[in-house]
Amino acid sequence: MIMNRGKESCDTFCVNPQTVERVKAKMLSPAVAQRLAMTFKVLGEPTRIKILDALSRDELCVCDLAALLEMSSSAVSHQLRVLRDARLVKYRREGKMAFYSLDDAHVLTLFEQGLEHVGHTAGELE
Amino acid sequence: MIMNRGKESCDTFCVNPQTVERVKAKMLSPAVAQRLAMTFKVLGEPTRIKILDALSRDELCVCDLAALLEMSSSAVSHQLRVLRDARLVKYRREGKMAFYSLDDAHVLTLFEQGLEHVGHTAGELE
DNA sequence: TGAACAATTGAACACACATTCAAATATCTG
DNA sequence: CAGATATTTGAATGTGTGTTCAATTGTTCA
Repeated sequence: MIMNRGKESCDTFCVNPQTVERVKAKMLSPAVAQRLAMTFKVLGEPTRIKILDALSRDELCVCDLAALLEMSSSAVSHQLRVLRDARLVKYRREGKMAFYSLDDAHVLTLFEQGLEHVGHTAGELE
Repeated sequence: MIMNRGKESCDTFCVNPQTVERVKAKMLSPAVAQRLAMTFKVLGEPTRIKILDALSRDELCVCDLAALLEMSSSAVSHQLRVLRDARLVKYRREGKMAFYSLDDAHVLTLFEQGLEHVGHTAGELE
């Protein structure tokens, strides 16, 4: 009598439809959730965190960043492109060189909040 | 005369050693950068964003989350494990069911800051 | 103009990871 | 205990992506 939709028989028994509808009505739109995740994903790589951290201290050229992170300038440049596309850094050309700096002040606030969470879980690993 | 270390001849010419040293001294330790990136990486998937968004409205069981996101409970459970490992959600068992909720209030602040950045770049895509 | 150099780019490779599928675990009920 | 159900788990698969390598662009300077 009760039809199983797909293979999730769970749907028809344990789900509380009222709760689901109520919560669904309040949630972020899928598009916004997608873009929020995209933003965090850009911040979710150690190399990019280090680049942003460095740029929060000073404007730097690609070469300095490469020296600082002990990576090839090619690798750094690829990551700078990702950060540029995400509007997290901007740059200024001076002759052959390109000087990068932070584009968005929110990044620093995100860093601080993220660090608070890291601190919150710090005692447990290692 | 000037030796190329590896293939990055750039090192020996355009790098400003003073700037590099000064910035390096102020930067986050690699370990902290790593953990900060790990935190953001966990937030960098649409499914996990949706789960956290839902849990910010109400405590929910796996089945309700699966119904809400229109995903299998298996997929949801796998993501809940990631969120648990990151100490972002906690759960409470009641009989067969497991009720999940947010573990860390910082998450909501991170959401808000992330949304501000999304808003900051909103006009450009689409 | 041609050599040197900073930076970017594209392709290739290796690795990480989200979802699926199948099976296992744990709890409630008859 | 046996069957039903909620959740978890492990392996397999397909996709996404960070780095490397090689080539290119654009600039400076002789």
